[in-house]
Amino acid sequence: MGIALSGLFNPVEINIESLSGRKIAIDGNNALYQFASTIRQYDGSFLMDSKGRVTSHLSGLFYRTMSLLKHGVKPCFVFDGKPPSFKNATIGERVNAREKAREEYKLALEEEDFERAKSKAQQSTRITPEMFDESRALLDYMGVPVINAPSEGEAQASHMCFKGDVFACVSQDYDSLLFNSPILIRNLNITGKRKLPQKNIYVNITPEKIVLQDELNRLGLFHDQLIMMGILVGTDFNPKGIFGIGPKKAYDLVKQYPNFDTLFNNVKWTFDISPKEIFDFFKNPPVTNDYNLHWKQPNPDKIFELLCDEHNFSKDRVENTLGKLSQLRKKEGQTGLDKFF
DNA sequence: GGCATAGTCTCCTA
DNA sequence: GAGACTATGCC
Repeated sequence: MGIALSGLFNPVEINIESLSGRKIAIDGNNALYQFASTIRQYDGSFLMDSKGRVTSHLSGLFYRTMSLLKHGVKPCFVFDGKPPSFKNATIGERVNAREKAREEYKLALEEEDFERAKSKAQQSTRITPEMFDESRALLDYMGVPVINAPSEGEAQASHMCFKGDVFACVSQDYDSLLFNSPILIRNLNITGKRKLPQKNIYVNITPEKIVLQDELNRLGLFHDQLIMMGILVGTDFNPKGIFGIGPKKAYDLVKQYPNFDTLFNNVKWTFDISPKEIFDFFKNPPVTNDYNLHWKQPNPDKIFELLCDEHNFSKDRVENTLGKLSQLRKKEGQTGLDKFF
């Protein structure tokens, strides 16, 4: 998933408070995948309702989104539409990798190796259409805009950020920088502490911001060269990239051959799709201007219905979370400045 | 005691 | 992943 350019950028640490009042576009597929793979029990099994339906993603989505709202952040969620046909190979590979992980998960469970079981279960995570639908519904009940992208969600979010309709794109992947998003925010979590697997070490994960133009200036690159680098190291459309080329070699190559044709005449291209086709997709992906960024008050009745009645969430906990937000908004309303809406 | 912070447990089922 | 909860340390 995504583009292996992690070492290339110099992220700037930020805190949630600095995002207060800002509109941000969250990569919905990325967020749901994170929640569904992370929120598990000790042996790797999901949280589930009385009918055995997965609820992990709803828990993560509800509590994090509510927390963002409490911090005055205005999130919208962008979901993937129909992937381009040339992504099929990648999608097929992912299906296979998940299947393999699922078999290894079962085996680890039989051997009662719960640590391994959990890790394999997380690798086998799949988001079903029902999980997507319920997530969209929950967001709608929370008064948060949902945007369904015509194609790649990151392309749509980047388009919205480029237009200035949102302050930043939020994702763990770097794709939006190739789609020309001016700002990418990673690690947008609320609680910082994270336990490293297998070890008794806690690390502090803080949100970070990558400003595209600052990075291009620092690296002395044009945006086209960044896309070329991405294609060299591998994108969702040519997974794993060219053998033997990582970020370092890719950087040297685009510096040596800033011209697209010259560059790709000098590397060993083994994919069915041409590099130009990938390049053109990042430059000009299908996006839409048909979206509404309008935030509403949460609808507690619908939220209780979905989370508590339908999926057995604790009513006390959900009520408490909703109550804290409405108290906060009441207080802000009393100051005479209702800046949220 | 009160308060803050660090680390642990639970969330989700009949 | 997030919030509730418990343990610990400091005044």
